[in-house]
Amino acid sequence: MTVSRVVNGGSYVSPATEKRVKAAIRRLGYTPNEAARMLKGQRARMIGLVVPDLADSFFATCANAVQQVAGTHGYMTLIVTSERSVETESNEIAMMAARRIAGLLIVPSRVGADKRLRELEQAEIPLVALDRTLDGVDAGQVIVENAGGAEEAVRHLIAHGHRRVVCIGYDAKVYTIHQRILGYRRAMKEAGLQPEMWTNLTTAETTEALLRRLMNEPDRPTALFTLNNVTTIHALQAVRAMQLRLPADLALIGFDDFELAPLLDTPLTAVRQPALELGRSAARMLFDMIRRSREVGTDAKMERRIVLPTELILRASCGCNSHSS
Amino acid sequence: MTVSRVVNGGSYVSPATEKRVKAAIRRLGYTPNEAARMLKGQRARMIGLVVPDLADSFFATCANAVQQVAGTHGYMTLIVTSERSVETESNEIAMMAARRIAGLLIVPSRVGADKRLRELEQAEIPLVALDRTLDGVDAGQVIVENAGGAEEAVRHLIAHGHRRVVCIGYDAKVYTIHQRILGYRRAMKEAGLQPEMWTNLTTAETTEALLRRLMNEPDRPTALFTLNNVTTIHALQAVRAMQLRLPADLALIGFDDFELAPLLDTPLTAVRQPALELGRSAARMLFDMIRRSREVGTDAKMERRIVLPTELILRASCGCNSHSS
DNA sequence: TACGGATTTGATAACGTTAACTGATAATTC
DNA sequence: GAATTATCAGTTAACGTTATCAAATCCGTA
Repeated sequence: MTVSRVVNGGSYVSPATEKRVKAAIRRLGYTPNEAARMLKGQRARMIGLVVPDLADSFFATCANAVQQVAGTHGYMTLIVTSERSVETESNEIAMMAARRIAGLLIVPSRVGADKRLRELEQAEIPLVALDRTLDGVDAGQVIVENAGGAEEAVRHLIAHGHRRVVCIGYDAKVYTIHQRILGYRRAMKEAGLQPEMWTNLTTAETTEALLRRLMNEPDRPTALFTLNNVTTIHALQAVRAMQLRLPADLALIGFDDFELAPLLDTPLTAVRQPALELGRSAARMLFDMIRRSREVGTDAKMERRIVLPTELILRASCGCNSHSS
Repeated sequence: MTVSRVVNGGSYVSPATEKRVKAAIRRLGYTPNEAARMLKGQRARMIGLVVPDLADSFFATCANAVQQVAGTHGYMTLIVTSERSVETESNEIAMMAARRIAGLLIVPSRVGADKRLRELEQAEIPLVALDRTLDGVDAGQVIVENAGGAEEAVRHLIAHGHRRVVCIGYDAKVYTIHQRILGYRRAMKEAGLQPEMWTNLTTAETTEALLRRLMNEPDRPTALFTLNNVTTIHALQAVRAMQLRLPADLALIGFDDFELAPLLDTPLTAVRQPALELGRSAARMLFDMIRRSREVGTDAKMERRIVLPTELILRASCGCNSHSS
């Protein structure tokens, strides 16, 4: 139909016809059926985004950024939460595959690629791993300097004179946590100190129990490094319950900054990740890959791995600026 | 094809053929093309969700809940942020309409229904307004007791002996804000006090400027009621910058609770909204409407308006429990 | 044995779009 | 003025699924 030409623009339509068609479109309230377009064109103008949890402000910010970029390309984003479950993640990928998404951004629940992801790869759907790495498939990668950021933070604590710096968190199997632990170990080793990690803390209760135990030991820790947002909050809750004073009784640096960190009882020193930039870069990379997979010719190599820097935000909880607390 | 029968179950297929078909499906890595299904069946197995901002934990929680409910129905959720812009919202609704969503959940940017929404209504796509009301279209409604929650909070401040209770926030044109102001006025009037509202505070700077001015007046306010999350945080930042003590210099209650509220300098008293329940109820209502629009017979009236209660969470910033701060 | 019904499989068409082609004119070039 | 090219409108077919219909097979019973 000539209508298609009018809607999609481009080729030879006389101004008169164009006007008539547009009038008809308005009169009838016509909306192109995306399903039919998709059926014809093989791929939907949608991309998928899998994150562990939308309630986590870090991922929410990423999602926002991804959506904005997708919007500028006329694409919609199918956002889905894996709830940190490998099975849920797998099912959701399958549902997205059925909807013939044009590309997938994923914060993988585990390092090894899911079977469904390999199916997507075979179907030549561009893949970008966001925040975490993904092995076993050919995927783009956008991550932050986890190890470096952690190392800088722990070095800072050591520079304040702390000798027993304990590192706590959850799930060392997750790529980001693993990397941060690496950074922690590097900093400790460099200073000739004994690393000490607890990475099985799922709840506020277990976190508090651990801290109570540690703080009752004779040579008790004087500084704490928390490996992720959730653990940081659990630690803060425990610290309040135990009526400890930050940083006098215990210095604290958390990995991942958040909006309210400056407003806490003691403002929190934290390693800030560029969440917005992360989402944006990943989305851009994905659309680059999508474009390339369409145009056959252009095979100039593109950057498939981006590592963004972190920033140590000094506030009071590490021992700096304690006057302004 | 017989394949369709196997995939969708139901009618007459011999066990032998079924086995053969399933084997072939596995062997070939076949996934039903949702686009074609949709083209045939008129509506996609997707619902839409429009929220103002995913970075706001309240909406993020709602989104999470909606997605879970959708998942149990085998539907995916097209989440989109309007960024509080009426125009963006309108475009996004159009894109969703093109994708032939089965239903739409929306936190409307303004009370009057958008033209696109009326188009959806004409296309008989079920609509549910979430958190805010929507006029001019036939839509379900799930909201919280905004007026009642605000009234309870302000009454509480008055009971603490405060006489000049100032109410600040942004955008009285938004339904929720409007309702909360109503509750504030009711409580003030009941106590024979003069209401005093400032609802043009978009940034942390303007908020601080206002507070500085007010606190320099001779009969300065002793209590503050903030109308939304963002303003609450701006107020907290201002309070810190001005080195005021909560609740001694200024008592504060905020509408909308958040995870870190108990961990603030002075733990924040807040009106908690049941975000999870809100999202869940709205999604359930939508799927109810979708089901009904398919089955022609069942026309038993269903509840199209749900109002959920709020809860005043007493912490230290209102003047209660100040010892535990 | 023949007949009605239950069970199973296959064929056909249609959903709305667009790529590729067919014509038909109008405009331009030599 | 003839040949070429640019511009415009319309036709046909195909994307993958499923509703509907048609055909084939099997079973039990009169």
